[in-house]
Amino acid sequence: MLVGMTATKEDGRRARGQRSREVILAQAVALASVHGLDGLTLGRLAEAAGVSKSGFFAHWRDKEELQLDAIAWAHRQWVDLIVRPALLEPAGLRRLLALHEHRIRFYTDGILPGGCFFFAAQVEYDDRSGPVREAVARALSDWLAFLERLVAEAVALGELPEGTDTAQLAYEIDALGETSVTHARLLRHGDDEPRAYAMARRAVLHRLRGLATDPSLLPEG
Amino acid sequence: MLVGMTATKEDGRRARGQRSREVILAQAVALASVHGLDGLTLGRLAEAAGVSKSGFFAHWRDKEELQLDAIAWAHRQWVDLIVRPALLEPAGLRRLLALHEHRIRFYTDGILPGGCFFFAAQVEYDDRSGPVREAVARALSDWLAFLERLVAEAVALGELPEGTDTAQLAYEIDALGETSVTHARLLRHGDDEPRAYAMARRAVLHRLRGLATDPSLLPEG
DNA sequence: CAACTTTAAGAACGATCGGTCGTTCAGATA
DNA sequence: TATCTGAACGACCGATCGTTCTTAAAGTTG
Repeated sequence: MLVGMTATKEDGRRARGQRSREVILAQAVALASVHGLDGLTLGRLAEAAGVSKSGFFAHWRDKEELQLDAIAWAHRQWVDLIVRPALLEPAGLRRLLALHEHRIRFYTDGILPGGCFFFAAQVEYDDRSGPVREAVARALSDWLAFLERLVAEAVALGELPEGTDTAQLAYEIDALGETSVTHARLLRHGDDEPRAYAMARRAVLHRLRGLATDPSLLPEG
Repeated sequence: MLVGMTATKEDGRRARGQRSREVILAQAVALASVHGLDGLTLGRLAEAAGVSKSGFFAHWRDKEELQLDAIAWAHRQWVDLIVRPALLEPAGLRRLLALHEHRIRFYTDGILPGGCFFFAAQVEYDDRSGPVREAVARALSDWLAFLERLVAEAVALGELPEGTDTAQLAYEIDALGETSVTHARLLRHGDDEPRAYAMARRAVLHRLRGLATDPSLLPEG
């Protein structure tokens, strides 16, 4: 066999395995966004993914390994649909606002049936211990650090005043976005778009306009 | 027997029942703040409360009835430790800030081992249906309505400008307080008081000072 | 082709889930 | 005193939990 040529030779077995692995993970993240990472059940997952409960163990040693992989999968989804699109905007306030908007969009579009995977996981694991908790904590920590970096960039560009407390502003933006999921879902009135999402959008927009050295960079509220 | 006199005649049986009912409910709320209302298990609850699993059914028909009672119990606790103390402050901005401060205090004091019962319940039940979900939704709705009323009072007193969006401000205050629990618990550094609580406090204080017609009503940040 | 590995299913495991059963015992009532 | 009631228990139920074992087919490799 010629080594080094067409390294991507088809492997029917492995390809099939990879495909069902992907299906299971996507379903796991969707189910976990509803029932939580712990409330996620292998029986339900197997049924939703169309595989047997035992066939699952061909891919993961145990439930915990699946949970860790689900976190990684959800993280990639978050980066793809929220972080990366925001990076298309010019650095500074506009990018910061775009990040927040893409996040809210992620919720209103109903990408995940439970709203937000990470939010559910954070609340579920904030008072436990073990590898899953550490992974969830790292995801939150990374997200906040990223938010803070965007804030710092806006300061460096002169769009926010020198001396702005970057961690504080990052916390506020995250808090105002995070809470909207639960409020929107618990307080629906009829079929109209829940008010919580609009309030989350306005809160951050007004906050940034209030701080901006040049508010005209941002749309009017 | 003299009818109408000392109607509260002691019944040792019922008194005993009432006492263990109280013990079980307190434990249920504590456990649910950690594991969630659904993750709450009758076995764990029985062990924590020092009763048998079956003896539990002398007081509640099923788990759902207990969950509903636990919500009512947690609501009373919330009113006692957060709402009522805040009402001791003069109406307006100071009362509004006091409410927020008492809430954060509730968290930092570690009243519940899981931080916040309602927060956990909201995230857990925002995408389900049934009586428990409705009770959780009503609790959130009442809380937001109360916050909004305090804001409206501040407006009526002239401490906030006419035309203030009361629902919007109520949402922001709640969001900034709510998120602190999870962040604090997931991002602890060593033994020092988590920074999330301080940020939640400062966020609301600065927000209110920024809006106030007379900022000197509030402490400096 | 033979030998081996990977994917997947079926059956079954012990543990635990929420819940029922019959019973016991203390205390109230007649 | 005799009877009744509410609290609490231990034993046990079917269902489901996460997990293991065995088996079989499909695909890869020597």
